[in-house]
Amino acid sequence: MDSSKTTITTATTTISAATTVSLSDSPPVQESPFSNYVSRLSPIKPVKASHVAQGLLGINSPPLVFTSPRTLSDRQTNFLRRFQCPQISGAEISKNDGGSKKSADGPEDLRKSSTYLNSRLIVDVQKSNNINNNSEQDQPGSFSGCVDEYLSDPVDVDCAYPVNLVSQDVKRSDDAHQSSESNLTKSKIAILESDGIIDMETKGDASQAMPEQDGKDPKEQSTSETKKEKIEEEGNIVEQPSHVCPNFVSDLVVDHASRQQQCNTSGAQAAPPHEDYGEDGETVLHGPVQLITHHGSEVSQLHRGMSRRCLQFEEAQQKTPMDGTYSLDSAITIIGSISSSSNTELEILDSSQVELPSSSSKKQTMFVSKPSGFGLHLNSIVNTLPIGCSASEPIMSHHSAGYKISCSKLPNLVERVSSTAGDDVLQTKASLATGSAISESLHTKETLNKLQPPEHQITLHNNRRFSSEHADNFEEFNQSSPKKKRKKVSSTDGDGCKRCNCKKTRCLKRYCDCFAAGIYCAETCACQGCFNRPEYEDTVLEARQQKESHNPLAFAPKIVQHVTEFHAINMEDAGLFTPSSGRHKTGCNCKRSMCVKKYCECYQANVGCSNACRCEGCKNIHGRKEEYGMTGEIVSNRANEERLERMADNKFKMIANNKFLQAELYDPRSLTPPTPSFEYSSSFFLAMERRQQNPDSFLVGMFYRPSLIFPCCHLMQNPQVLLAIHMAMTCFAKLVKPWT
DNA sequence: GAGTTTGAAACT
DNA sequence: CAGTTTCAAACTC
Repeated sequence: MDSSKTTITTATTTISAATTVSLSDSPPVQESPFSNYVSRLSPIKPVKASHVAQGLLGINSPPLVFTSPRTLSDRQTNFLRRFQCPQISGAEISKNDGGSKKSADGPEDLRKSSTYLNSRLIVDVQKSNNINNNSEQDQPGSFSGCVDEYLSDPVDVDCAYPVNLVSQDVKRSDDAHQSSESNLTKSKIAILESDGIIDMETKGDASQAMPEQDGKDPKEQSTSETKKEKIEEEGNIVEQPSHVCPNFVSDLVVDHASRQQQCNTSGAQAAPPHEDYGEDGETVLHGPVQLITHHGSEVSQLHRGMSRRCLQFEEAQQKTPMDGTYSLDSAITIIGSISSSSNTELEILDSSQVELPSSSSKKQTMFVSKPSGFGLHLNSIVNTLPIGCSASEPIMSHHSAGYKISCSKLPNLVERVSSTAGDDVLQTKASLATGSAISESLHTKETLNKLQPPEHQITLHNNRRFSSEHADNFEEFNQSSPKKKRKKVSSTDGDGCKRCNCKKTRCLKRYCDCFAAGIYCAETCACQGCFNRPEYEDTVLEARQQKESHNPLAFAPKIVQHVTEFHAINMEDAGLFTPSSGRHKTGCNCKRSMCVKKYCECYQANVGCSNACRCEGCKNIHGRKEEYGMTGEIVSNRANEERLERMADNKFKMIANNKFLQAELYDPRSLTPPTPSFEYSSSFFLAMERRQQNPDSFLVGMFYRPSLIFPCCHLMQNPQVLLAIHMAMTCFAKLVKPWT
């Protein structure tokens, strides 16, 4: 007897040393008469008693068990984030000298924090070490204090100055989303680099051309032309047209655009890719972006027949209060090249996602972009696709300022902005899907172009000259015989590009869709006396500035993605981001069309009406005005319910895993025999015990998962019933107390 | 293709 | 800010 007692005591002491000393002083639970009684009732073996010491603490400290699910989620996210760190290639790190240097200056507390979390979440010491190392690599930059940096995303790296931007991105290790983005970005860059796509050495030349452009007279085309040719001579660039139809721009483009805008806003570190443009308005992007995106096949061929002139509003933007904005062209260029240069890069990017250790949907989340307030101009929405097609098309958008989208096929140009601080959810499968679509579209365009006569097969190399000459001819033609020119039946031509039909405004007012969309009028436009042409660039810029002086948001996107938390979670998971989830920023004012015709801007953009609308008799099929608020409320309630359910599930799983109940059962402070009449099972007994320990947590447990506590009473789902039972049990415990 | 309707943009 | 006018797209015939 003594020997066994000693053995038990030793075992208890040993385990307690590893966990807690709280039980070491306690008498062996096996010695308790009540324990013996319980052992006959419950299959739970007392030998685990010592093992539940931690759980015991949890019992007495309910908050440890019912901690905020967000905290858990964050930790898990952090774990996932760290886990994917190895995707960062060594080459990338080595190249990121600046970032590495900054790493030493990185916030030490962040590293410590992440290390702590990792060590807690990862049992494997080796893994933990790796992750910690990665986490250090993950934070090579120093915190600059610029808020905008938090908004940049992987795209920044691609589009502008990878080194700096990576450094910026990786600073945000405490932000799971953005860290994931940066990881992906780095992975992406690493892939690109390893594939020989990026010539890091060359980017210096390209980037140097950019600051020189600042403040330059737009007319000084020769300089930019020389620069462009210089870069081309280096053999890395195939000239890229700026006028990629928005048809081929995906959500990914949106991200690029927004990130570009954000990184540009962030300051000197993120010098924007620069654009030159020829006399015909053709935009030439300087910088690493071009080097990245023009890898592979001749992008120029991909855009034959798609030529459409775009405006260069960058300088205009610099003069306006809307600082820090610049063109979307680079983003378009990226996408165009990614998708056009053999799809390889896109596939690589896709595969990089697959490597992420999370689920499919989560993988997509890693590409989630920061809702950042970018979007599209409604006037750039050209509904040329059939409704049925457009409804299913991925969302696309471009940034408000400095944008240059020339034509559009997708009507679903949606700006996504965060309605809450937590709306860190965006592009998901649609992005990649659209990327593929872009690829296909570009190849289709290429094919079509090859079918055209040679004189129309405009390579980008000679596109500028052609466009300039053609513009002159067109101008003569346009002014000499405007009636002939007018061939308008539809506002869009065959390829989906927008064309206007202005007669009086000279295409210098926002009545003109081309002008409003920030593009030059095309030869296919039927406008008369058009000034919205590259040769009248100053006039165009002046007109634009005038509009913006009256209304800085005159050229801002009109459609915003109203992302509620529910949408962010559920719609992302389901890949259900649709244009209908967006809303018109200022709303429509329809009186007679009932928002079911394209007179209505909401309907035209395939978005529902909202409270911002002043429409009458709204019957918008994408969402009626009256339904807007109600739907949001319902959705919010449902989201809350589901969240609570998930939280309860997680907590009870924790309880089960930690032997929470066993600990409670063998807590010597709660040795309470059950009343035979209530002795449904050991679970009931446990429930009684828990009630004794913490009535509140008991009630909460009943509320969330009564079946766990009352396995024989699965029907007790009514909180009122549960509350009544709880009260009855409380009274019972006070009055009867058969065990005291 | 001409004319009408419509609502945003521009103007006062 | 509100009312009016202008404008061009959308629509109808």
